[in-house]
Amino acid sequence: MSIWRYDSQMARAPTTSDVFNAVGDIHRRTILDVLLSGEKTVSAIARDVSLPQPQASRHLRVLGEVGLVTCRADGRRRLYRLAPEHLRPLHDWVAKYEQAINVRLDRLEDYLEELQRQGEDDGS
Amino acid sequence: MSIWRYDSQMARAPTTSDVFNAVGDIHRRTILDVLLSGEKTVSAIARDVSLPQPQASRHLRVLGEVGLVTCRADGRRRLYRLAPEHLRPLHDWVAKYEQAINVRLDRLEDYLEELQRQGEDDGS
DNA sequence: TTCAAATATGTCCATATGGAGATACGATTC
DNA sequence: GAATCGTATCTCCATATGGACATATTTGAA
Repeated sequence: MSIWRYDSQMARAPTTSDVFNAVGDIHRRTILDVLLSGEKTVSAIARDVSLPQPQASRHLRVLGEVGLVTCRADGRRRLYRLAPEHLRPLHDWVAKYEQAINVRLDRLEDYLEELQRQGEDDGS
Repeated sequence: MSIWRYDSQMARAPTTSDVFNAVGDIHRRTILDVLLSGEKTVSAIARDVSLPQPQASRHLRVLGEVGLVTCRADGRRRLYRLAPEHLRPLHDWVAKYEQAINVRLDRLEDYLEELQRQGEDDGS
């Protein structure tokens, strides 16, 4: 599966192990959302997501470790940029359920149609 | 945002708070995958994902709390079924990045085309 | 009624987590 | 070189987590 050891006593997979864990945190998701509008400075990000700078940095590190952001140095600033391609595992996983969702919606439509038909048939 | 209290000392949002956290665990994802083929018994699920029954039950409870599965009693068995509609928040969130992904891919194509053109121009 | 099957729940434990805040570090400006 | 800005890192802490396993609970069967 991946590199890190899986001791049977390990409480859970480290956050940095995959994209799923990385986006499990609301703040990290918000950071990604903020980066949708383009490259941003750590302090800008911290401000935008209302987080103290050290925490923003830490979350950015986690995001970087799973490849969701890249970092570029500009003088003493670091510019972080979205790397959305790495959301693909998440995208692909969810995609498997698209059909299931649609089937379900189809069934709902069938059900509603049937209800309507019944209503027409016996006028109760 | 939601109901549960957010004490500043709270380590993180409870797993049961949203779908993102719920699917952060590999076993829960596997359980959902297994349920893609239809309604299943707890013991069947436990067997399919190679998990002791109590753990399977606990993960199923988490999945149930965020609405991703529903449960139906049949004698002493419980039949769990996928409720994929509740993946929608996840789906929608990822969808926001589709465009970003595509833009990025477009740029890559542009870049590759440009490389090719340059290669044709100066035959180095 | 007693037993067994299917499932849920509770406890214990090692560990990962995120928040807070102090501080180290590298680059810039004076 | 010294002060300063922008970031990263480190420590401390409360808490959530998942694994393991014992046990309670519910229900069907003998």
